[in-house]
Amino acid sequence: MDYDFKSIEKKWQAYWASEKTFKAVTDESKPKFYVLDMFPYPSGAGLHVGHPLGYIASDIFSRYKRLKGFNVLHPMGYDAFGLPAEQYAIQTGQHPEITTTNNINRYRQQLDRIGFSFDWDMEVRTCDSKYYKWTQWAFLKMFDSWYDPSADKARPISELIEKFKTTGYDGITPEKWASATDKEKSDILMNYRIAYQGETAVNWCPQLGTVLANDEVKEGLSVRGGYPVEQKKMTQWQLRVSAYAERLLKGLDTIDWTDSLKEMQRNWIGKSEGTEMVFNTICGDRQMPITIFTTRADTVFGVTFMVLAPESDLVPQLTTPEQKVKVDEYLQYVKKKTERERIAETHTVTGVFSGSYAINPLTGEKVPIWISEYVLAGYGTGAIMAVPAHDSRDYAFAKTFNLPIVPIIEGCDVSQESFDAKEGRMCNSGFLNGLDVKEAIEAAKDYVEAHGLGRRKTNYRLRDAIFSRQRYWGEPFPIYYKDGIPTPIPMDKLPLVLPEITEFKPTEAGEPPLARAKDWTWDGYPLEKSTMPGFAGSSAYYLRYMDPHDDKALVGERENKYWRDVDLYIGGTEHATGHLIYSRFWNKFLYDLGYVCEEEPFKKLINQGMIQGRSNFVYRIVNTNKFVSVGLKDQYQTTEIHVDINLVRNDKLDLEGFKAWRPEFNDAEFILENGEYVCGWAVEKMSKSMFNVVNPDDICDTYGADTLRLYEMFLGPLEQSKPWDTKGIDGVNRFLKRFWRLFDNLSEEKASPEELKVLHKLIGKEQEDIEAFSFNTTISAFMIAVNDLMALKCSKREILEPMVVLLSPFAPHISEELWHMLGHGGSVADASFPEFIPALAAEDVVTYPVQFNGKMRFTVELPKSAPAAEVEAYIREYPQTAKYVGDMKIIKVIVVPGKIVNVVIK
RNA sequence: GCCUUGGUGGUGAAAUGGUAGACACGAGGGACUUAAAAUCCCUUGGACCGAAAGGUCCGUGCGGGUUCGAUUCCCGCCCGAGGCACCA
Repeated sequence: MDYDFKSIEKKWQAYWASEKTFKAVTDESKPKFYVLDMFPYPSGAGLHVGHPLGYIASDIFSRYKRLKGFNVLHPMGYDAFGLPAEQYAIQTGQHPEITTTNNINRYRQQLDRIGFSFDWDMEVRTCDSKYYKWTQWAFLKMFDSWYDPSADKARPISELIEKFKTTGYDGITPEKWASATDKEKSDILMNYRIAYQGETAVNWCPQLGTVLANDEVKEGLSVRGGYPVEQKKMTQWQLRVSAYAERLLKGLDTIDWTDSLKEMQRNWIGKSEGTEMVFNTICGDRQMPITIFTTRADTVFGVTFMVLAPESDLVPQLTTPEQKVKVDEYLQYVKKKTERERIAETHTVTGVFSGSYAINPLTGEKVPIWISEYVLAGYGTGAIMAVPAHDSRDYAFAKTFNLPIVPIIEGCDVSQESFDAKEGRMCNSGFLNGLDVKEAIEAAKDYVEAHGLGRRKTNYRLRDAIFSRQRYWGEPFPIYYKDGIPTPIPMDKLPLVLPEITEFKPTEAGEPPLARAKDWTWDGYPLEKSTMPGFAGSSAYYLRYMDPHDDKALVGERENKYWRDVDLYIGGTEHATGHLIYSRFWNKFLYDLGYVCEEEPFKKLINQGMIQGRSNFVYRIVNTNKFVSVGLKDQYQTTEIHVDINLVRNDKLDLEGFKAWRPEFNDAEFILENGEYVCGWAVEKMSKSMFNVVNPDDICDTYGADTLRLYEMFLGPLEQSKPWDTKGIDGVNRFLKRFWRLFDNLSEEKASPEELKVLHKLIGKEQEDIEAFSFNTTISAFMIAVNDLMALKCSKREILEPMVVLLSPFAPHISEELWHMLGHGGSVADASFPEFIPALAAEDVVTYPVQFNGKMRFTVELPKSAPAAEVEAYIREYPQTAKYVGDMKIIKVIVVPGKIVNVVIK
């Protein structure tokens, strides 16, 4: 009987759906296991073959854990708010909700065909008001909380107000608080709220008409759309992520993520321990201190000038009247530049002298204060001390403007370039002379603190997340403005539903699209017109999956106590500094307030690699309609043309199909190699324009879902990026057919030890490999086992039955069918993982303890046929071995049948 | 520039410091077949010796080191991928 995957897959997918085979129920009697995929944004293009890679891996693991007796939560949903749907709406007038729903339906169809074991009853959609009610709820909780540095956690803002009223706090005395107006009180509290409104330099994208977060901008261009982004000061909602910088950093040590990903987050958080130091200044006849931040307090004797960021508040105060014209000119020049230009011109040095001087607090020396764009306003204090001898940026600046360069580490030649020394001996440095750099840093810090010149200070690069977007298709803020004071709407009135509008552009006045909504007010007061960014909805979705239908809480206490955190999270590395930081922050916040019971949301995280496209080319001879096979193309002058990969199989072109592809190729002629047209190829991004998109539906049509699943895993290690290449797909398909055929002559005979060994070797290997996420080698092991069984002509139930269970995580459809054929009712998902008997799996060797010299004891592994005497003889025969015998503890002799090949010493 | 990765046949790739290249693709040869498809069997890192059985040498980016033994560990280079980048 043939392996008819089409009817098999249809049958079992319908069965799983109707029986709710993969339903996850909170059940304290069983151990839990939570497997999560990063939910997709449902784009109009549908799924390509790269998307399911991670889903297949997580599905295998889920099914495996289920067989191991775990209660598995494996949900799926959609990150459905977002820019593409809105942009499409602006162009076509089609409401984003309609396109989003259509796209979701298409995604669902495609996902279903692959045979995932998702519990669809747990589905969430971020654009569903029942879902975003809880996004808004979390926002209000953040609005209603402050970060208490003494407790190092978030607390209700009411506690802070109480402090203001009674004891006073942070410079706000009870008197001051009592006399403040409502507006002033609101302004004071904004400085403490976790979700707050504040003016800040933002990434403004004029083309998109919205602000963007730092992780949504790359090289001065928006990640979505690639439009230029400029810096602009605006009042925006923000999340005080920076308050959590240290905990976000420390938490990394407690979770099982890849080193590279942790490193990315560490860099993004950017902790740097240094010193804040005060320099006095002389500006005309006024004096004013400026504070700088440095990690190299030891280099203070090498300071020859100071630099301010152009945006620094100190600039106007320190500019002397004589320099004012020049400084203003420079500020204008800097302001005009876009972020992109600033980045592109990284190596051109610009700046202007302020006219003022600073006094080096250690030497009393007078050094000029300059203004330059190479100093950033947003980091440290926006002012630096420049040590040109030992910092390449300061060096370039000093060279350009002819400022002195004083080396303070012995033996540096600074005539050509700076010497960014991290070690060496100090010189020209007063009391630091003779010290090593590392000692000097500490000594300088101590000195500065002891003499009241500054203090130790830790800076983080991580900035607060800008949380408003001037867009329509997102969560509305549950905030209205009562007499200009931002006021939350009552919790029990959530959700605040996104209003209907018909045009999705910003208004002519430049207001966000929500300004077009009719009656966008609350109690007669205007509601906030911005919406929340994409990461709002994705920051707590893993919690909602635990209890998605609860309308009393984001997640019920019982459900949260049971499911706790995500045991395995699989997704792309592109979210390293976005979603994965925000989620951790969001979760820590909820943890502080006691709403969730784990501080870190994702225990283990695996980054699946990307699947790139493999494009094919044909070569047209210039000025003809003749195409030459790749091996012969160098004999002609040719143009390379992308050809639709659906017309190519194993790099051989389907000539008739090609002629029919496009009218201009109708009368194409070909120069063949060995009777075939061989195409060239290249690895490129999978995209429509390169005709290299592979739709999983097509693979399911030709080979079946199980082949697709096996093949994507067989392609190579999960974490690695790799091109999609259908070349090898026949191999796994053949394997499934072979496995199927073993059942043709199913026998009830008792299995031989040899046959049992094949099985148990496989069980051992499967277990080990799946736990290590090495799915490609698992499949290899399966192929070997099946080949072995074929060689043994074994079709015994005793062997095949457990093998069906073993295969079921990888190829669930065929497994279910065979399970059924073996006479079982129900689903193989209810079976349990076969028990492993190590004795049966062991290699065909015996271990002999061998006495040697009457003292030492060696373990020797040999085939049953090899006598121990042979080993002893070997050891005596080889002096190099004998020589080491004296200090060895164990010797392991590895033996190939009949022949000793190596001696292992430990 | 900094950080993180990776570099093994024609291709995708395997190898707790212990027979490098498992498994699969492709290629070549063969069986079955009127033929094709499907299926099955053999060969397949390179160079050499041998009529054959079989054997020898070289081989995991390059150069060193540790080790009885290195794809694996250490040091220094080269190349690729990803991230960060005037962060003081």
